[in-house]
Amino acid sequence: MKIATWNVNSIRTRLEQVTNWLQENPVDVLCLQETKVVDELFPIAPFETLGYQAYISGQKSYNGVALISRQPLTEVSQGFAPILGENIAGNFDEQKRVITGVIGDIRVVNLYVPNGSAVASEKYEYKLKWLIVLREYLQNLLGKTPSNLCICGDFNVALEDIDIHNPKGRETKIMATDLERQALQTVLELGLIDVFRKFTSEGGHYSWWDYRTGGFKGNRGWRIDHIYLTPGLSDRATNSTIDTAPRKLTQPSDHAPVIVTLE
DNA sequence: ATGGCCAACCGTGTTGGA
Repeated sequence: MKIATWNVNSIRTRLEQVTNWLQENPVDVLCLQETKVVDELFPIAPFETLGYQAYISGQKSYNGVALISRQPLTEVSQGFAPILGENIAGNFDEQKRVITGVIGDIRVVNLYVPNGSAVASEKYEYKLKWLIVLREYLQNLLGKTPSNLCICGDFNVALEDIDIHNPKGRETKIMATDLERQALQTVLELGLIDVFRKFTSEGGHYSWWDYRTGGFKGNRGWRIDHIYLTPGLSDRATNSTIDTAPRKLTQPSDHAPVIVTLE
Protein backbone atom coordinates (compact mmCIF):
# COMPACT_ATOMS: atom_id res chain seq x y z
CA MET A 1 0.00 0.00 0.00
CA LYS A 2 1.36 3.38 -1.05
CA ILE A 3 -0.05 6.72 0.03
CA ALA A 4 1.20 10.07 -1.25
CA THR A 5 0.58 13.75 -0.54
CA TRP A 6 1.13 16.62 -2.96
CA ASN A 7 0.27 20.31 -2.86
CA VAL A 8 -0.32 20.84 -6.59
CA ASN A 9 -1.04 24.61 -6.54
CA SER A 10 -4.11 24.39 -8.80
CA ILE A 11 -5.30 21.01 -10.08
CA ARG A 12 -6.46 22.50 -13.36
CA THR A 13 -3.07 24.05 -14.14
CA ARG A 14 -1.23 20.91 -12.99
CA LEU A 15 -3.65 18.26 -14.31
CA GLU A 16 -1.34 16.72 -16.89
CA GLN A 17 1.61 16.61 -14.48
CA VAL A 18 -0.50 14.97 -11.79
CA THR A 19 -2.02 12.31 -14.07
CA ASN A 20 1.39 11.61 -15.61
CA TRP A 21 2.89 11.24 -12.15
CA LEU A 22 0.08 8.92 -11.09
CA GLN A 23 0.70 6.67 -14.10
CA GLU A 24 4.40 6.48 -13.28
CA ASN A 25 3.75 6.21 -9.55
CA PRO A 26 0.54 4.22 -9.18
CA VAL A 27 -0.02 4.90 -5.50
CA ASP A 28 -3.18 3.60 -3.83
CA VAL A 29 -4.20 6.97 -2.43
CA LEU A 30 -3.04 10.43 -3.50
CA CYS A 31 -3.85 13.37 -1.23
CA LEU A 32 -3.99 16.70 -3.06
CA GLN A 33 -3.95 20.19 -1.58
CA GLU A 34 -4.53 23.63 -3.05
CA THR A 35 -6.76 22.31 -5.80
CA LYS A 36 -8.16 25.87 -6.11
CA VAL A 37 -11.41 24.90 -7.78
CA VAL A 38 -15.09 24.47 -6.92
CA ASP A 39 -16.32 20.87 -6.90
CA GLU A 40 -18.40 21.31 -10.09
CA LEU A 41 -15.27 22.19 -12.07
CA PHE A 42 -12.85 19.62 -10.58
CA PRO A 43 -11.47 17.43 -13.42
CA ILE A 44 -12.67 14.07 -12.11
CA ALA A 45 -12.86 12.25 -15.47
CA PRO A 46 -9.08 12.11 -16.15
CA PHE A 47 -8.62 10.30 -12.83
CA GLU A 48 -11.49 7.90 -13.50
CA THR A 49 -9.87 7.10 -16.84
CA LEU A 50 -6.79 6.00 -14.89
CA GLY A 51 -8.94 3.80 -12.67
CA TYR A 52 -9.15 6.14 -9.69
CA GLN A 53 -12.04 7.58 -7.71
CA ALA A 54 -11.94 11.23 -6.70
CA TYR A 55 -13.34 12.60 -3.43
CA ILE A 56 -13.18 16.36 -3.34
CA SER A 57 -13.76 19.41 -1.19
CA GLY A 58 -13.00 22.61 -3.02
CA GLN A 59 -13.78 26.31 -3.22
CA LYS A 60 -13.21 29.13 -5.64
CA SER A 61 -9.60 30.34 -6.08
CA TYR A 62 -8.17 29.22 -2.76
CA ASN A 63 -7.47 26.11 -0.71
CA GLY A 64 -9.26 22.88 -1.68
CA VAL A 65 -8.34 19.24 -0.95
CA ALA A 66 -8.98 15.94 -2.72
CA LEU A 67 -8.49 12.22 -2.16
CA ILE A 68 -7.68 10.24 -5.29
CA SER A 69 -8.06 6.52 -4.54
CA ARG A 70 -7.78 3.35 -6.57
CA GLN A 71 -10.21 1.49 -4.30
CA PRO A 72 -13.45 3.17 -3.25
CA LEU A 73 -13.13 4.87 0.13
CA THR A 74 -15.69 4.54 2.88
CA GLU A 75 -16.68 7.02 5.60
CA VAL A 76 -15.60 10.00 3.52
CA SER A 77 -16.24 13.33 5.18
CA GLN A 78 -15.27 16.91 4.43
CA GLY A 79 -14.29 19.46 7.05
CA PHE A 80 -14.20 19.36 10.84
CA ALA A 81 -17.94 19.52 11.49
CA PRO A 82 -18.96 15.92 10.60
CA ILE A 83 -16.53 14.66 13.25
CA LEU A 84 -16.50 17.49 15.80
CA GLY A 85 -19.99 18.93 15.45
CA GLU A 86 -20.98 22.39 14.31
CA ASN A 87 -20.31 24.06 17.66
CA ILE A 88 -16.64 23.16 17.87
CA ALA A 89 -16.03 23.42 14.12
CA GLY A 90 -17.45 26.95 14.14
CA ASN A 91 -16.47 28.83 10.98
CA PHE A 92 -13.37 26.75 10.30
CA ASP A 93 -15.05 24.76 7.54
CA GLU A 94 -15.60 27.86 5.41
CA GLN A 95 -12.11 27.24 4.08
CA LYS A 96 -11.86 23.81 2.46
CA ARG A 97 -8.84 22.27 4.12
CA VAL A 98 -9.91 18.85 5.45
CA ILE A 99 -11.08 15.58 3.89
CA THR A 100 -10.87 12.04 5.24
CA GLY A 101 -11.79 8.54 4.14
CA VAL A 102 -11.19 4.91 5.09
CA ILE A 103 -9.40 2.29 3.02
CA GLY A 104 -9.13 -1.18 4.59
CA ASP A 105 -7.97 -0.74 8.18
CA ILE A 106 -6.51 2.71 7.58
CA ARG A 107 -8.12 6.11 7.86
CA VAL A 108 -6.44 8.63 5.58
CA VAL A 109 -6.69 12.27 6.65
CA ASN A 110 -5.77 14.91 4.09
CA LEU A 111 -5.01 18.40 5.43
CA TYR A 112 -4.10 21.79 4.10
CA VAL A 113 -2.97 23.72 7.17
CA PRO A 114 -3.34 27.53 6.86
CA ASN A 115 -0.22 29.36 5.77
CA GLY A 116 -0.45 32.14 8.33
CA SER A 117 0.72 34.95 6.03
CA ALA A 118 2.92 36.94 8.41
CA VAL A 119 3.83 36.50 12.06
CA ALA A 120 1.29 38.11 14.42
CA SER A 121 -1.15 38.78 11.56
CA GLU A 122 -4.82 37.79 11.75
CA LYS A 123 -4.06 34.83 9.50
CA TYR A 124 -1.26 33.75 11.80
CA GLU A 125 -3.68 33.71 14.74
CA TYR A 126 -6.12 31.76 12.57
CA LYS A 127 -3.43 29.18 11.83
CA LEU A 128 -2.68 28.67 15.54
CA LYS A 129 -6.37 28.33 16.39
CA TRP A 130 -6.90 25.98 13.44
CA LEU A 131 -4.19 23.67 14.82
CA ILE A 132 -5.99 23.56 18.18
CA VAL A 133 -9.20 22.48 16.41
CA LEU A 134 -7.18 19.95 14.40
CA ARG A 135 -5.99 18.34 17.63
CA GLU A 136 -9.59 17.89 18.77
CA TYR A 137 -10.52 16.49 15.37
CA LEU A 138 -7.72 13.92 15.35
CA GLN A 139 -8.30 12.97 18.97
CA ASN A 140 -11.90 12.25 18.03
CA LEU A 141 -10.84 10.13 15.04
CA LEU A 142 -8.46 8.15 17.26
CA GLY A 143 -11.48 7.00 19.23
CA LYS A 144 -13.16 5.60 16.12
CA THR A 145 -12.54 2.45 14.11
CA PRO A 146 -10.18 2.10 12.34
CA SER A 147 -7.82 3.88 14.70
CA ASN A 148 -4.87 3.54 12.32
CA LEU A 149 -4.40 7.09 11.06
CA CYS A 150 -2.35 8.19 8.08
CA ILE A 151 -2.36 11.99 8.29
CA CYS A 152 -1.05 13.59 5.12
CA GLY A 153 -0.75 17.15 4.06
CA ASP A 154 0.82 20.51 3.60
CA PHE A 155 1.35 21.50 7.24
CA ASN A 156 3.05 24.80 6.52
CA VAL A 157 5.31 24.14 9.51
CA ALA A 158 8.97 23.10 9.55
CA LEU A 159 9.40 21.45 12.93
CA GLU A 160 13.18 21.29 13.10
CA ASP A 161 15.99 23.51 11.89
CA ILE A 162 17.28 20.68 9.68
CA ASP A 163 13.98 20.99 7.78
CA ILE A 164 15.03 24.46 6.56
CA HIS A 165 17.88 25.23 4.16
CA ASN A 166 18.83 28.29 6.18
CA PRO A 167 17.27 28.37 9.65
CA LYS A 168 18.89 31.71 10.50
CA GLY A 169 16.22 34.16 11.58
CA ARG A 170 13.56 31.46 11.49
CA GLU A 171 12.09 32.69 14.80
CA THR A 172 10.51 35.59 12.96
CA LYS A 173 9.66 33.76 9.75
CA ILE A 174 6.32 32.18 8.99
CA MET A 175 6.33 28.35 9.13
CA ALA A 176 9.10 28.08 11.70
CA THR A 177 8.21 30.27 14.67
CA ASP A 178 8.20 28.74 18.13
CA LEU A 179 4.43 29.19 18.44
CA GLU A 180 3.74 27.31 15.19
CA ARG A 181 6.12 24.53 16.14
CA GLN A 182 4.55 24.23 19.59
CA ALA A 183 1.05 24.18 18.10
CA LEU A 184 1.97 21.32 15.73
CA GLN A 185 3.93 19.53 18.45
CA THR A 186 0.81 19.60 20.63
CA VAL A 187 -1.05 17.84 17.82
CA LEU A 188 1.69 15.24 17.44
CA GLU A 189 1.61 14.54 21.17
CA LEU A 190 -1.55 12.56 20.46
CA GLY A 191 1.00 9.92 19.47
CA LEU A 192 1.87 10.60 15.84
CA ILE A 193 5.10 9.74 14.08
CA ASP A 194 6.79 11.68 11.27
CA VAL A 195 7.35 8.68 9.00
CA PHE A 196 9.89 10.42 6.74
CA ARG A 197 12.17 10.72 9.78
CA LYS A 198 11.87 7.00 10.45
CA PHE A 199 14.07 6.47 7.40
CA THR A 200 16.02 9.71 6.98
CA SER A 201 17.69 11.56 9.83
CA GLU A 202 19.89 14.05 8.00
CA GLY A 203 18.87 17.48 6.75
CA GLY A 204 18.82 18.74 3.18
CA HIS A 205 15.57 17.00 2.27
CA TYR A 206 12.77 19.40 1.42
CA SER A 207 9.28 19.34 -0.03
CA TRP A 208 8.82 23.02 -0.96
CA TRP A 209 11.06 25.51 -2.76
CA ASP A 210 10.13 29.16 -3.26
CA TYR A 211 9.38 30.10 -6.87
CA ARG A 212 10.73 33.58 -6.35
CA THR A 213 14.28 33.01 -5.27
CA GLY A 214 14.91 30.18 -7.70
CA GLY A 215 15.25 28.09 -4.59
CA PHE A 216 15.00 24.70 -6.24
CA LYS A 217 18.21 25.11 -8.23
CA GLY A 218 20.29 25.54 -5.12
CA ASN A 219 18.07 23.20 -3.06
CA ARG A 220 17.10 26.11 -0.82
CA GLY A 221 13.92 24.53 0.43
CA TRP A 222 11.77 23.70 3.40
CA ARG A 223 10.27 20.39 4.53
CA ILE A 224 6.69 21.37 5.31
CA ASP A 225 4.70 18.53 3.69
CA HIS A 226 4.40 15.62 6.07
CA ILE A 227 2.94 12.17 6.62
CA TYR A 228 2.19 11.38 10.25
CA LEU A 229 1.25 7.86 11.34
CA THR A 230 -0.11 6.27 14.47
CA PRO A 231 2.46 3.88 16.03
CA GLY A 232 1.00 0.60 14.75
CA LEU A 233 0.96 1.99 11.24
CA SER A 234 4.47 3.40 11.58
CA ASP A 235 5.65 -0.14 12.38
CA ARG A 236 4.21 -1.22 9.03
CA ALA A 237 6.01 1.52 7.07
CA THR A 238 8.86 0.21 4.92
CA ASN A 239 9.86 3.47 3.23
CA SER A 240 9.08 7.16 2.88
CA THR A 241 10.50 9.43 0.20
CA ILE A 242 10.15 12.84 -1.43
CA ASP A 243 9.95 12.74 -5.21
CA THR A 244 11.67 15.85 -6.53
CA ALA A 245 11.19 14.86 -10.20
CA PRO A 246 7.95 16.83 -10.77
CA ARG A 247 9.56 19.95 -9.29
CA LYS A 248 12.07 19.88 -12.18
CA LEU A 249 9.39 20.12 -14.87
CA THR A 250 8.39 23.28 -16.70
CA GLN A 251 5.64 25.19 -14.86
CA PRO A 252 5.80 22.98 -11.75
CA SER A 253 4.00 23.17 -8.44
CA ASP A 254 6.27 24.71 -5.83
CA HIS A 255 5.79 21.50 -3.74
CA ALA A 256 6.97 17.95 -4.39
CA PRO A 257 5.06 14.73 -3.58
CA VAL A 258 5.84 12.85 -0.36
CA ILE A 259 5.20 9.09 -0.38
CA VAL A 260 4.91 6.37 2.26
CA THR A 261 4.97 2.62 1.63
CA LEU A 262 3.09 0.44 4.11
CA GLU A 263 3.06 -3.33 4.57
C1' DA B 1 19.04 42.26 -0.78
C1' DT B 2 12.31 42.31 2.68
C1' DG B 3 13.23 41.81 -3.75
C1' DG B 4 11.99 37.80 -6.54
C1' DC B 5 7.45 34.17 -8.87
C1' DC B 6 2.99 31.90 -9.68
C1' DA B 7 -2.23 31.21 -9.88
C1' DA B 8 -7.03 32.84 -9.89
C1' DC B 9 -10.06 36.36 -10.94
C1' DC B 10 -13.18 39.62 -14.61
C1' DG B 11 -8.34 42.00 -14.00
C1' DT B 12 -4.98 45.63 -17.17
C1' DG B 13 -4.41 45.33 -10.74
C1' DT B 14 -5.37 42.67 -6.34
C1' DT B 15 -5.07 38.83 -3.20
C1' DG B 16 -2.93 34.82 -1.42
C1' DG B 17 0.58 31.73 -1.26
C1' DA B 18 4.97 30.45 1.96
